Amino acid sequence: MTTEEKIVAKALEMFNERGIEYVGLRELAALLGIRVGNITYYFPTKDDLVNRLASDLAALNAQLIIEREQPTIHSFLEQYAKVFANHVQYRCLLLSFVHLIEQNKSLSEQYKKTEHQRRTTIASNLLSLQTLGYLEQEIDTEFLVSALTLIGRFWISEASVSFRHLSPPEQIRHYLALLAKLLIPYATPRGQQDIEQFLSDL
Amino acid sequence: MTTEEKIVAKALEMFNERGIEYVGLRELAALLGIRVGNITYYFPTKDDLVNRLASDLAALNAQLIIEREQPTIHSFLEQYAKVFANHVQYRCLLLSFVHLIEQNKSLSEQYKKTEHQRRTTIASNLLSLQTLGYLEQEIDTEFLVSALTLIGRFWISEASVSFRHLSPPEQIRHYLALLAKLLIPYATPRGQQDIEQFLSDL
DNA sequence: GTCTATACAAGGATAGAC
DNA sequence: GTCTATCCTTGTATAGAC
Repeated sequence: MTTEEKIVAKALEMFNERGIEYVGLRELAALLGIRVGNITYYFPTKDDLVNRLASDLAALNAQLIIEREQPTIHSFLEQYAKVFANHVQYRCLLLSFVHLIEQNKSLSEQYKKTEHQRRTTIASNLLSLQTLGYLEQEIDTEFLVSALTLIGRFWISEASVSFRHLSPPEQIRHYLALLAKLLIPYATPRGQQDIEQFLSDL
Repeated sequence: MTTEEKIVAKALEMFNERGIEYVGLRELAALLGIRVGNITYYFPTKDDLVNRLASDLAALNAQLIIEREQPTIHSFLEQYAKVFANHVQYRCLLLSFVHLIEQNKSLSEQYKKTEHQRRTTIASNLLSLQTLGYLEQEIDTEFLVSALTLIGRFWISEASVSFRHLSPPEQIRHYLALLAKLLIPYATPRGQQDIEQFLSDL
């Protein structure tokens, strides 16, 4: 493990534990047995370190967004399960999401680039689910995309204030169930069966 | 206007504009034409100042939660419209919600006290709407409370990253519409008419 | 290229003079 | 009630050792 990798790993660990804003570079260096200047050699500013974590998470999620040819509601929700697992691994980023986007120029540009693509990917998935007979024809796609986006982005924030006593897997189950139940009214009988199956697998 | 009131007013203004964590006491004092020590006379720590803003917001919202005898879906959503307007006025608190709860002992205790009551109030409102024939009988109350909570708490965070170009009233309309549409599948025909009315009033 | 030592500006907090 | 002076910590920048 190189020094750089050690820094990234320890930073992620500490940021997740106590929050990005509340872990100082001196503390991080002390835990690693190195000097602050050594961190700034690899990451000139703290933002650069955070950006590294952000691009690591983006890379993980990018692997998942490979569109399937034949999605089912079950596989659609399974995708979210994997995304949520990544979110837990990098929860510090999600918990500081708003501030990071507002204060970190590099991150906000990265966000602008991927955000549109993310929304259209969800929309096209919903369309596929319609044509494949899992979702009703007259659904309000715009509404569902907005709801899925908000829940997908802030579920972990909500969990950290309302369900701090639950383990991460339990938190994930709770919010995956929320997503699944959200879709029920718009699913065809076949789609509803799919959702029931997903819920009982949780 | 007393010095204390001036401090509170200016702090809210600046915190909303740039974020609580990014406005220093020295800058605040300079804008008020006073010295830092004068702020700490009224508010010994920055957290005390934030707590004051939080209790001001809580007081505003408490006025709204007075349960109505005969709620309609329309009046239920109107309640949310007022809450959302308060959120905009105190948006700095909502945007830092997670960190405040995790780092500020006084706030997290205040939260614990009111949170349970908030959830039961929503649940009892939904129950009233059921018995009054606005919502179907077999709804999943737990699901709706969770969804309403998450949206109600983080709509402004989502708006500040996704709809920064919209004015606050437009942002409010967008997320009120989201709430309204969320309820449609669980509403009786009479309730749906109520929702349609609300949406066209927006 | 890798790492250390040190300095600096800005943040919140505190004690005490007036 | 107001302000000055001081302390400690933070992120950042720089000079230089190996």
